[in-house]
Amino acid sequence: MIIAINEYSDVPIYLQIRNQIVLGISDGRLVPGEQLPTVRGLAEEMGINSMTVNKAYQMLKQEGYIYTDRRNGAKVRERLEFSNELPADTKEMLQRVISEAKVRGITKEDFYKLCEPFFG
Amino acid sequence: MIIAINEYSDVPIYLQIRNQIVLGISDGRLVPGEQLPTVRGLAEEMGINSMTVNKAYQMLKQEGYIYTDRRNGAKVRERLEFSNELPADTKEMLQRVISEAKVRGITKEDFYKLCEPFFG
DNA sequence: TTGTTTGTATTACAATTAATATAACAAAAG
DNA sequence: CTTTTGTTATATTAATTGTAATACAAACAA
Repeated sequence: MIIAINEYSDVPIYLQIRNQIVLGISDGRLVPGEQLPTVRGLAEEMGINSMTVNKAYQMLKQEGYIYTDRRNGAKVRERLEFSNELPADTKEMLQRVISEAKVRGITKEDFYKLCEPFFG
Repeated sequence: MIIAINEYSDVPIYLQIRNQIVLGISDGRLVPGEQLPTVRGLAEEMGINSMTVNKAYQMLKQEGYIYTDRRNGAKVRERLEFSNELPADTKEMLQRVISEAKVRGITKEDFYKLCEPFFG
């Protein structure tokens, strides 16, 4: 899976990496058990420091998305065990997005249409 | 309108203020033309520095949500003139929220149910 | 064994950002 | 003139971000 970072974004690089991997898992581009690039490999490929990649992997590991093994690198977890509730901060993010939509006169129906492509 | 900030949040205070005011406008708790608290007044009320409030107001003004007058303080704009498109970064945020939902096994229908209360 | 690759930990550094503190300025109203 | 308003400016502290340079332990290969 290609991980592209936007160097002009105000989202920190390590978070961009983390978000893209979660995105990859959510849409099936990364399957359970799949091998992820090594921290050094990805860092070199992206032209960034390996500690930045490490930070992203640490976060993903802590959240339960991946596991790591000293010799085998990082892999997507076979069983993602999440409650089927959104985390509080994600819910806040959703509220914020909807408020931005409403203030622009976007109706509920139009908003759902905007969501469609992301459910694919 | 009551503006409550979460000091433990990793969202900067000035952004929390900005987001809550947009939220207030979007759900009608703040109506066009309504007088906002003064920068110094709100700062004192919240126990923060007035420059932090000023930063939030600057952002809201720049985005077209409010206007300011040296003597009259800040007010919600009468006409909010937005394109009815979501900004690119808001769309990205929506994609991220949906990816977090999908990975938790939340279906599209369940997701829409989560959205309902925010449209109220 | 020896060498290599893996994630990990540590320390240090520069740059940026967030928030505060303080002060001053300009405009409008009384 | 005084007060209140937003605004501007400067400085400081603290935290965050990304980099850099090592070093370590574990696992595998030769």
